[in-house]
Amino acid sequence: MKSAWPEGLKKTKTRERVLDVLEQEKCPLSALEICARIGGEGAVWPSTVYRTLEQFEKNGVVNRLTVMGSDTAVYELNRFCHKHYAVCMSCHKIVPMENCPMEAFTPRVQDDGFQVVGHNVEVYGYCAGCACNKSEGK
Amino acid sequence: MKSAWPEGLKKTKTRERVLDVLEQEKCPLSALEICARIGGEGAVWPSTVYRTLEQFEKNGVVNRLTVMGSDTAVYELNRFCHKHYAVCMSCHKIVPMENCPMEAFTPRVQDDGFQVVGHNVEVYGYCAGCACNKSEGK
DNA sequence: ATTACTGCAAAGCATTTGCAGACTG
DNA sequence: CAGTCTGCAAATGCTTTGCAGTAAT
Repeated sequence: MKSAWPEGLKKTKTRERVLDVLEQEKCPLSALEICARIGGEGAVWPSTVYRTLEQFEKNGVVNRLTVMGSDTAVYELNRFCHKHYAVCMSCHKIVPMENCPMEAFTPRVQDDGFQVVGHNVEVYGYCAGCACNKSEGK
Repeated sequence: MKSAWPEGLKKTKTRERVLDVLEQEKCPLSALEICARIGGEGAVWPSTVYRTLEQFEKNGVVNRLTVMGSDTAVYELNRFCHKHYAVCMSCHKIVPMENCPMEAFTPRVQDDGFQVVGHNVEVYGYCAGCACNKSEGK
């Protein structure tokens, strides 16, 4: 199922490829990773990918996030479903979470009048593979 | 109240100043901001601040975090109390939250065997000042 | 034909690394 | 004194910007 093409943006080969990559991936990717996945024959330049992602973000097609333990921005297709991730501190794998702690929670902010628009939750720890290696190592 | 000096680290003027700055501040600062606050007379070099913060982090004296909407790492003194922040999307102010949604919540991760070690919650929106300006603007 | 998009090069920042001299324990 | 830190310079890596040619509407 294809996402609707964002209004006002020209449909070009590069942009379609970027969107394809994100559509196939269920975990967020960095701009350079997207670049690499397209790679090969019709190489695409990082600057173009960054500009494309910037446009896509403005149009709500993708979300830009930065997860713990890395300062590289990653992008995911906006699937219009509420989602959070667990990040492996060892291999940096990003695994989707199935539930959200904010469903039944009202944040209390130390600044009267702060208008809460959204939230971002990240869980960190060790993924199955890495947790396993660690315990073997004993 | 001073934090205990981390074991194994030499006590130098620079490190004490970095710690002072963090002790006085209740919101996280970037390495360069810390640098600037020390500034003036006995200037300190960014590389040194980064190295200092790295050591402090390893020793659990500070926490390094990256909040939404900025890819610059910020550091806060580890006050050993569980804390989360609200980030203003307009002025990037960081305001502490008073409660935590994870207290009564068990994350369900789509990877059997993922060992959860900790979490990171961020709320975003508009701080009192910015929310106010926005509505005046109408 | 306009206007937006892309390749490409070069600049911008935050952050890291290397090294010799300075300082701490 | 030995080992650790620091000033400083230079390198790195992600990301942004500028510009002229190319493609989309």
